[in-house]
Amino acid sequence: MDYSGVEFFADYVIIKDVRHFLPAHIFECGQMFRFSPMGTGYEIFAGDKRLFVEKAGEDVKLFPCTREDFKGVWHSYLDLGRDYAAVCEGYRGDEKLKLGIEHGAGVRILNQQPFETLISFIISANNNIGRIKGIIARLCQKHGSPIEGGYAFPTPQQLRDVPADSYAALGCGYRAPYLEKTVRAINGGFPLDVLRNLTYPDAKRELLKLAGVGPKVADCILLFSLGHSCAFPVDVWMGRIMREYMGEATLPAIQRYAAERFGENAGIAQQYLFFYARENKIKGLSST
DNA sequence: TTCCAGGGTCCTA
DNA sequence: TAGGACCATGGA
Repeated sequence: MDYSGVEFFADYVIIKDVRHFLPAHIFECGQMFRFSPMGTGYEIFAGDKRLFVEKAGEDVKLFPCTREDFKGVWHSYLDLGRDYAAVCEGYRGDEKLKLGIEHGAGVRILNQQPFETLISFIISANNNIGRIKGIIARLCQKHGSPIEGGYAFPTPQQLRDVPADSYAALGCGYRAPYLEKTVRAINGGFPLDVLRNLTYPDAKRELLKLAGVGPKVADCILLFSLGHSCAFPVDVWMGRIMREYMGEATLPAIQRYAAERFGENAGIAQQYLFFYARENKIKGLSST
């Protein structure tokens, strides 16, 4: 692993001259929901970890963060091993992507914990980011372990006996029974982490067996936590922008088109296009 | 009051 | 297999 440009201190880390790294775009783009603007940076929670992330000039400061935390957790979580300049270079010539890269400069695809991502995106269905954040915060407070400054995301074991009514009381609405069923499946041995090693189609096929997981949620889980950077989640915003490329089209047609046009890093292209769509408030021909 | 949100499930044709 | 109704909730 290349840690050149990284300076380690007792309880913080400085990454020198980081390109393609803007905390606001990384944390507020709808790929994770446990973040708060804090001073000149962001406070984030991931699993049972808490981190402050600050951009100072071209440098990034992470704290509290030991050398072991950085190498064991945050380097991967923040996708610091990927050359985003090279990825963007591959998309030269696409006008919408070019604008998306301008609007969404500095966004990165996080490598989150699969269980947290699974539960979070079941909650995200037909929901808005503000409400999703609130529901997840209440879920952590009620069922997660207290940690410095907040609460850890609940483990599958901590949610083992939580009934649907309890999720509903947190504001999950009709998604509550999906959460109960899916937590039961995970505790029953569903091999969530193994999906990282399957092909994208096989991993997606397995995820679709879980309650509350449809094509879009499955792609979010695959992209944001299982290393399948070809996954191309199509939500209402992406549906709108892809219809600008293709005209009216079905979901399978959109995904085939995206795979051919954007290739193995279609998920990263998707994130830039998501920025483009939201920044330009693109209105859809239809929203499904 | 109505629309909308990083949709999924279930029923019907 | 495709299409559409229905599903909680709260902010705009």
